[in-house]
Amino acid sequence: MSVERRAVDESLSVTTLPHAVYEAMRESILAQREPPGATVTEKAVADRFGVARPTAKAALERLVAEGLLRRSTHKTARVPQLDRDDIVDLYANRAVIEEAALRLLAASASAPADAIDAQRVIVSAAASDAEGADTGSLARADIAFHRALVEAQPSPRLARLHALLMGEIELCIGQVLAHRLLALDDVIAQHQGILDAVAQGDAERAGHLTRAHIEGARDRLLGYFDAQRDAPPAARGGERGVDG
Amino acid sequence: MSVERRAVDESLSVTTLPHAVYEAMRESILAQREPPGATVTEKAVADRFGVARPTAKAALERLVAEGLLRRSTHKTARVPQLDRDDIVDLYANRAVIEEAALRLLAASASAPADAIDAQRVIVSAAASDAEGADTGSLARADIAFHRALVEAQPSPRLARLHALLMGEIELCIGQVLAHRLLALDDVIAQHQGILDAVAQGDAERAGHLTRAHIEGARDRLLGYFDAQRDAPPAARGGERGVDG
DNA sequence: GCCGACTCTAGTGTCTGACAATGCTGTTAG
DNA sequence: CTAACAGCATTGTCAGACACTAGAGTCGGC
Repeated sequence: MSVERRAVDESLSVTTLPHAVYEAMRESILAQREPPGATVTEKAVADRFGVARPTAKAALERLVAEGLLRRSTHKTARVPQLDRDDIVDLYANRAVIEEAALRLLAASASAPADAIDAQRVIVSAAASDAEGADTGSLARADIAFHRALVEAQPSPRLARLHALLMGEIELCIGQVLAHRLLALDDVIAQHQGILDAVAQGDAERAGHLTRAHIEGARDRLLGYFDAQRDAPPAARGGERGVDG
Repeated sequence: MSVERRAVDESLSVTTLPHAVYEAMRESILAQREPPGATVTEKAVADRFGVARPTAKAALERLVAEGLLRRSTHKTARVPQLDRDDIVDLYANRAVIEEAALRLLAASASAPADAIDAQRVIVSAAASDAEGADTGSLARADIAFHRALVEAQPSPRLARLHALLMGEIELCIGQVLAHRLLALDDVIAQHQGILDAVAQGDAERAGHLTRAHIEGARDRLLGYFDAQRDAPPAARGGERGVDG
């Protein structure tokens, strides 16, 4: 009965149309192609992808459930504009979930291959830093690292809770444009520390390091958020408004 | 911007049809009117409530998202049969979330009125124990207590995560038929302890007591689950297979 | 000149009805 | 007794339609 349990719930069902629309819209929102505050009507989505409105509706509902869109009854969905409180809240929750996940993972005393791969990507990106490795893909690799860790941990429900948060977290990172802000060397060292703790089965340390890592990320994000508030949207042109 | 934030997301929108169907089905499942393992087709739901199939479909999708039903593409939804691992996993996650929530709540140093009310209900039920106060309503009051605490805490996202778990938790309680198993006096004392810690703003103690309380509940549930495994489903006929 | 009620449009909630594609089941042939 | 096959049940998706709600702009009254 538990043999047919699959952690992946959607990877294989690429065949379903609403899911494809959902993924495309999700990507679009996370990439800021839909600016914060923009309205997203069902009809617009339907026309854009050439699907029926119910199909678009289903996709939008999933996005709303995930927090990537907000709407109330009879009102048009909008891309949320996350404020400072949202960032704090998001990262507080993420810290709770991910700390718990890493403790569980450390109990198995083996670091997942996916996470190690993601870490490798970040490391090599840091090496060829000159070329820069577009900021977005770096942020993605970072997210992939964390996701891999959480999904390797034994509780499927915990992974689900984490996934629910990570959508908004990604959106949040995108909106603050903090990709470049990553202090790469620090991040790499912290990731490695977590991997080591996991490999050694030190749940306490893994949990602690994870929380510290997330809180650090939050603070960087907040710092950038506050700086951006002063420097009006003009700063959005130059990617390097703040140097590391 | 945060003025229009509403904790209640569905209480007022009773007007939407899929939501009504969703609630009715949810109730039906939690009350074991749909036995574990039973199939729930879209058409059956549509006919049962006299709505169109897409409406029923939307309701089922919400239930699936919440974990109260399971299905994969092109397969009929089924009421999940939670096993021992599910109980352990569910309560582990619940402990993580609720401990975090209670810590946050304690920071405000004020116990929410709803929780106090729920506690009062349980206390008065314990007083008139003879009549018994049907087991289900007692379990509901207990859930209401916890829900009230979590929803009073400032993070809306944490409340969402908690709500996501509580559906399955309720299902789980229902399936194990552990209502009567509640050691009422202990539960009341533990609840009161949590309320006191919150009122005193002692986050550490509130979190700790909450975790202990949940772990205790889990152990009671597991004990009953294991006992039930030996005593075959015959016990399901009589509601009082095991006396308090 | 300002405020309130009204209309009008856009957008969502919901339904009917239908067809295609897939999974499951019962049956039959080897 | 096993395996392939056919039929049925169920889901995925669509089109088109109507009712209802919310918001914006306009008009009349004060």
